[in-house]
Amino acid sequence: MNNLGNLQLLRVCTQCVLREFCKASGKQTTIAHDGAGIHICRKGRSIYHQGNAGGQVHILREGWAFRFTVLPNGRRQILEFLLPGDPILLPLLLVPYLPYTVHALTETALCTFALKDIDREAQAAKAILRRIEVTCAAGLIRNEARLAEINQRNSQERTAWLLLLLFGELKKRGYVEGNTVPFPLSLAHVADALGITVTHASRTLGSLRREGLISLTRERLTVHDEQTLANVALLPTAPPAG
Amino acid sequence: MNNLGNLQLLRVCTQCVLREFCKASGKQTTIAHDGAGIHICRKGRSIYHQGNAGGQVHILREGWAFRFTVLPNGRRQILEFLLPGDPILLPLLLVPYLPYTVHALTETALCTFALKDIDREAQAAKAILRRIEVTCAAGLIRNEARLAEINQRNSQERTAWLLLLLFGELKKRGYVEGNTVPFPLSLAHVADALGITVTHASRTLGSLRREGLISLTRERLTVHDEQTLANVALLPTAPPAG
DNA sequence: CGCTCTTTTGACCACACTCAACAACGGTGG
DNA sequence: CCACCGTTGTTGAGTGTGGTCAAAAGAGCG
Repeated sequence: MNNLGNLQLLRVCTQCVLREFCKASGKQTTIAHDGAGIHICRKGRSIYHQGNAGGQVHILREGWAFRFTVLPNGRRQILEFLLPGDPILLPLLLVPYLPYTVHALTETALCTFALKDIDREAQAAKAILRRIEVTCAAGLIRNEARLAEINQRNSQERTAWLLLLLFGELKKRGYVEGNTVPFPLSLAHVADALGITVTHASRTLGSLRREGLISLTRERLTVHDEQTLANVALLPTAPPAG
Repeated sequence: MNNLGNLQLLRVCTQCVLREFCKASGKQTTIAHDGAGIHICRKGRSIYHQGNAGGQVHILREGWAFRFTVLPNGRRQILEFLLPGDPILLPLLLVPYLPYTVHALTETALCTFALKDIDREAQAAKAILRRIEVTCAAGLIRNEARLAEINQRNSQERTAWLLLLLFGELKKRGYVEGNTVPFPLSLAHVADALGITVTHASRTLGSLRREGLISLTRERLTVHDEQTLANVALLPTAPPAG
C-alpha cells in the first residue's frame, strides 16, 4: 500500500467534505483518526454492490478503488477511478441505492460514516449538508462530461486521455515524484474504462511507450512529455497555434 | 409543435419538482399558467450556454430540447434529450455553472424560474429544496449510467437502444399513439448522441427499417416489434432463456 | 423554380476486434 | 531451490465494423 506522509493525511482530513461528522473531529489538527471509523479493505474486495440499500458512505483515505457497471452483454464499464481523498457513495445521501458497484483496486483504508449518523446530525447543520450535496452534484456533472468525451475519441486518444487524467489527479494530491506516479491498474482496468479490448489496450500503450511519451512498468507510470501527450489526447491544454 | 391535451398538461404541472415555486401555483387544479413565467423558445435557439452563470432554471413544458458539449476536436456529443416534463438546468441550484450547452430541438415552451426566487423562498421550505436536489442527483446518476452503456455497444445496438429509450420515455409521458411517437431528431442528432457518423447512422437506421422493426419518417417513429428491438439493443427486458 | 440542407447510397480503407500462441511474472508446493 | 501453474502482458494474422470521401436524390423554403 502507498504510504502517505503526515502532510498529505492532514490535508485530506482538513479538506474532507464530511469532516464535521468525523468521530475524531475534535482533534483535527493532528492525525488522530486511528481506529475511529476507519476500515481496511483488501485488494479486489467489494465496497458496495449495485442496487443495495447501502447504510454508509466513505472517504477513501489510502489506496485506489473504482466504480463500474456490468452490462447485459457481460462487459464491464468502469465509470470512475477513485483516489485518496475521494468520497465514495456520496449520492446515497440523496437517493436510496446506486446503479453501480464499487471495488477496491488496491488495499484501501476507508473512513466510514453511517448514513443515519449524518442524517441525525444534519438536522442541526443544514449548511453542511448543503455543501456535501454540492460536492456530490459537482462530481456527477464532472464525470458525465468525462464519459461523454471518451465516446468521440479513438483508442490512442482515449488512452492518452486516461493516463493524463490520472496523472493530473495524482499530482493534485501530491503523489507525483519527478514525473512518476503510482499506477496499480492492470490492462483490464484500462480497457474497461475506455471501452476497448485488453489486446488493443496493450498495443496502444505499447505505441505510446515506443513514441517515448511514457514509461509504464508494473505499479509505476512516468510521463516524459506531458505536452505532447496532451496533444495526443486532444486536450485543450495550451491551445496549439492554428 | 406538439399539442398536449389538458390531461397531460395538468399531470406535468401537478408532478412538477418546482411546483411550489410556480407563480400560478394557487390555481394548480386548472391549467392557468398562461403567460406567468412561460417562455417560448424557437427551434434551434440556445437555452443555456456552457459555462455561463445562469440565473434561471426551467421545466420543459412542450417540445424537445437537448444538452451537449463540443469537444476540442470539433465533434458534438449530445448528453441527453429533454422531453416535456423534464427539468432543465436543475443542477444550477447546486453549482454556479454547467459544462454543457442546451438547445431547443423543436419549438419549446418553458416554465422559467429565477434562481434568486427559489433561493429566497427555499429558506422557509428546506424540505422542498431537498426534494429538488434529490431529483437533480437522480437524473445525473441515471444519465451517467446511460452514457456508460453506449461505450460498450456497436452502432446497431446503440441505435436500437436510443430509439427504445426515447420510445419508452414518450410512452410514459403519454405521447404514444398505437406504436407511434413524435420524433423530431435529424440524423445528425442521432449520430452525435451515439458517437457515430451521420453516414453510418443512416445505414444503421436503414437496416433496422429493412428488418421491419421500425418505421421512421420525418417526425414520426413507429416501433413494430418492441421485443426484438430490445434484443437488438441488448436490453435486459424479458431475459432470454439461457 | 432554384437554393440549401438532409438523407441515402457506393467504393474504399483503417481502426479495432477476434482468435491464438507465447513470454514474463509471482505464487505454491514438492 | 526448482518445477509447476495461473495470471497478466505482448505480439501476430485475419476479419469486419464503422469512418472517409464523394455523388446524387429528396425535402423544405424563399
